[in-house]
Amino acid sequence: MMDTTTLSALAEPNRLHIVELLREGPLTVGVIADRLRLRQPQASKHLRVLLEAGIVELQAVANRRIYKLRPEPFKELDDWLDSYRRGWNERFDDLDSYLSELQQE
Amino acid sequence: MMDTTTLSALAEPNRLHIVELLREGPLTVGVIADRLRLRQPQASKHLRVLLEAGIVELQAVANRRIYKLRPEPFKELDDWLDSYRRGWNERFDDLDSYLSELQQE
DNA sequence: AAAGAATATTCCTGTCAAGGAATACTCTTT
DNA sequence: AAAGAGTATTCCTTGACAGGAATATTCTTT
Repeated sequence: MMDTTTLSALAEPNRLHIVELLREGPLTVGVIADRLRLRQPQASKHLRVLLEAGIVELQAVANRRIYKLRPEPFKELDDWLDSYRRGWNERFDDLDSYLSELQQE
Repeated sequence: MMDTTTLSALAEPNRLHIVELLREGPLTVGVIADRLRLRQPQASKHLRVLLEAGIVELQAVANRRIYKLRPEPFKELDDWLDSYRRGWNERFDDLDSYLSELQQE
């Protein structure tokens, strides 16, 4: 089953923004905060959540922390979606057959 | 950008369970509640959230409400992931070049 | 019409997560 | 050594959300 920590980490708008920003490459906390108009502490906090969810990893360079995306959680999401790709073409609903089942009670 | 209502709807474990259950076909509220060992009211509440997020749709048959998955949100998720598929093969990190940028300040 | 089944809604309570403000920590520069 | 830049952490307050219990609503059966 899909891991809900990944989902809830991404469900927060600011964190989703961070992820979208990092899609273009690794960035420093300060830069992230600037670009998204966040105060630095909030940026750090959100990054911490993303870090603990494994969505992001960090590399320390002197004073700065450079954050970048990790591919794994996205692959997981992708794999999870796989079990739905089948269904969404042939329609999820096999409604008619379910209605028949109901009749038989 | 990805819609966070989809993500937060799926981020709740019981709701994710419901979605996984519905993957196999449409189901009645009572059945969902039974299978997931939820009390009926909580099942209804979670289904309401999924409904408002457009993850699920419902068809009334007499007394019962049959819920089934809608493909759209999953497609959206899939499309969104697309912008990451590129990156996660070539590595997200173009770390070296970013480090060079930092030098130039 | 009354009783019962299936589902939705309301009210209450407790928990948790997010933002603000202040501060601590670490590394660099002078 | 002192000052400053970059980042993390803590404390506080507030709002959102999930579960429990009770009740309302709608349809069916007798």
